[in-house]
Amino acid sequence: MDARAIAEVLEEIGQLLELKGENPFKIRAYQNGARALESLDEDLGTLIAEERLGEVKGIGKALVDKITKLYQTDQLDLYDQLRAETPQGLLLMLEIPGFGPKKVRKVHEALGVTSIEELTVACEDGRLAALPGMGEKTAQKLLKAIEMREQYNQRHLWVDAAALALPLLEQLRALPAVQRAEVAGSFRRKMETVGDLDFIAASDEPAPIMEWLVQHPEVAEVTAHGETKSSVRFSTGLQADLRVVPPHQFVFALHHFTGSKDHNVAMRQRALAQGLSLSEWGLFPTDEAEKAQELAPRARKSVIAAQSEADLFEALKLAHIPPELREGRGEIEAAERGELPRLVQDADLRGAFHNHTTASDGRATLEEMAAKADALGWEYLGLADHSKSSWQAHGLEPERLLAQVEAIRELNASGRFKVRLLAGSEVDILTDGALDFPDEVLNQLDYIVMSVHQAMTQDEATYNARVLRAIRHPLQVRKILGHMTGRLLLRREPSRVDHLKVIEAAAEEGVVIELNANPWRLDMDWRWWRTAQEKGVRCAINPDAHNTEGLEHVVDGLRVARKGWLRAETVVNTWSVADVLAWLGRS
DNA sequence: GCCGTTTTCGGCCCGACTGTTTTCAGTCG
Repeated sequence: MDARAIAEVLEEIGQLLELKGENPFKIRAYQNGARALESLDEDLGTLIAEERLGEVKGIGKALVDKITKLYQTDQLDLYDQLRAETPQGLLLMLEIPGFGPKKVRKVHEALGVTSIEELTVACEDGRLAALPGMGEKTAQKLLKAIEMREQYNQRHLWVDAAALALPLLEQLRALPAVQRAEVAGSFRRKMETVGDLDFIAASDEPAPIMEWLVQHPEVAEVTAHGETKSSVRFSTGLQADLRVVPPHQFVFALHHFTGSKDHNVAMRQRALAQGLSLSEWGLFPTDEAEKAQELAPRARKSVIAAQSEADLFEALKLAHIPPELREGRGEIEAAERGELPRLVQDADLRGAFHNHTTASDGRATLEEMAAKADALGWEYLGLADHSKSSWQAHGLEPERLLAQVEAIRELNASGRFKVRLLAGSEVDILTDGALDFPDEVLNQLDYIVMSVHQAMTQDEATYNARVLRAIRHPLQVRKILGHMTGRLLLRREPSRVDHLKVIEAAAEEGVVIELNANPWRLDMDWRWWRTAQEKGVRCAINPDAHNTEGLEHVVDGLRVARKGWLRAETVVNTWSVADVLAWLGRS
């Protein structure tokens, strides 16, 4: 069982223990263990073999034993036992919003309910409402939540969330009562998908702001409406919370609700080590904590009057940590040592290498793409149309490819466009790892992007060997590995691949790994870029544009590149045209 | 079950909101 699968088991054990009413801190330990496994940047097998798994934060002696057992035998007695005594339907019930472990347990024990179907019946015939602590409203809410369950639990692409969030934020900021406002949460951390939106507004007058949201024409349903906090759902299924805080607490609330949870835990621990207590309300001396309890949170005065998050970080002797990095993956330690990377920015981008034209499945001609690149002020534009095996995308035969190379060279010579055009190909990595063109064809190009487009569901060993063979394939031209896993966020699972092995091979062979900027892809995943960068792998943020507007998607890739700790110098397409041509051996 | 600059026991974030309650439990973030 690999690290990811074991993390899922630990997560499920946590839920099963919740349903049993176990010690909540024990439950959290399993959940923390699962997260620690997911964000492991070393091979689990190596950690186990070298007996270093226990050094990972959040994994203690008991979890080392359990994880090792699962890794070696795919089996764990505790897990089997818990599953045997808990009906599977109870786990599904936990997915119903507003229905947590205590209530699930209650309906199971009192009514013998073991599935969502039985729960529906119990809601309809009045048995649920008759339980102590529940009532008719609970039953009605539950029925609605069951009906809408799939939609409620859906996540949304960051770009889709942005299309709703950014105009709303503008409107919110324009309200007379609002002094400052931001979208916090995973949206602000630039996660690839977003579950809901967290708006924070600074104001001494919350009532009209609450009214603005619950009355908003795009709101489909109001799920909570309090004095300082309301929750709504939009017609797309996206949910939003809006919290209004006093202006002097805004920065603390913004930081708190930006998270992530792991980041906040680490920040609070750091504050405690300095005799301070950090919360969404402010930063308070620990020894005054009791006195502060007597005051309403909103009335408490923080030890610092933070105007910006930089002030907050400074108070804890830290460099400012950009929201993208706040995932509890070592950013605080890096900030303490002054070793946070200077992250790549929009303005650093000077071109891109993976774009299509009408020659394969693009909708714009070579000239139209060149004109758009000029308009964007790019110094170079790489064309990489599909190779012949991608027949569904009108992949090019060698003759057509070489004709395109000729056309590109002529266009460069003509001086019609400022941008320097580069002749590449998105060449298929065939099922056995061979490339879709003979070497003598590939060697006439400026570079190639190698991508998997068929047989994406191969088992990990086969897929890995296939990708590694392509990486090691000797050629005279530079190679970029395209969309490594082929995932489509929320639609298609990533191919099973050993990221670490691929990264190490790419480092050895000098192969650049692509960060495909298509908002559905964002592949390779941001979680692996820090490791890749440390191992010396370079990144190409590629829009994979199929029309002229597609070139602008490069900023979607840049967003997650920052999340992956990437510095400009790591990203090949921030280099000047002279440096790129020298790197390609074309100067 | 994890953790340790209060260190091997005793903490582990806590406030807003809802729906049921008559002072609070459960859920969520």
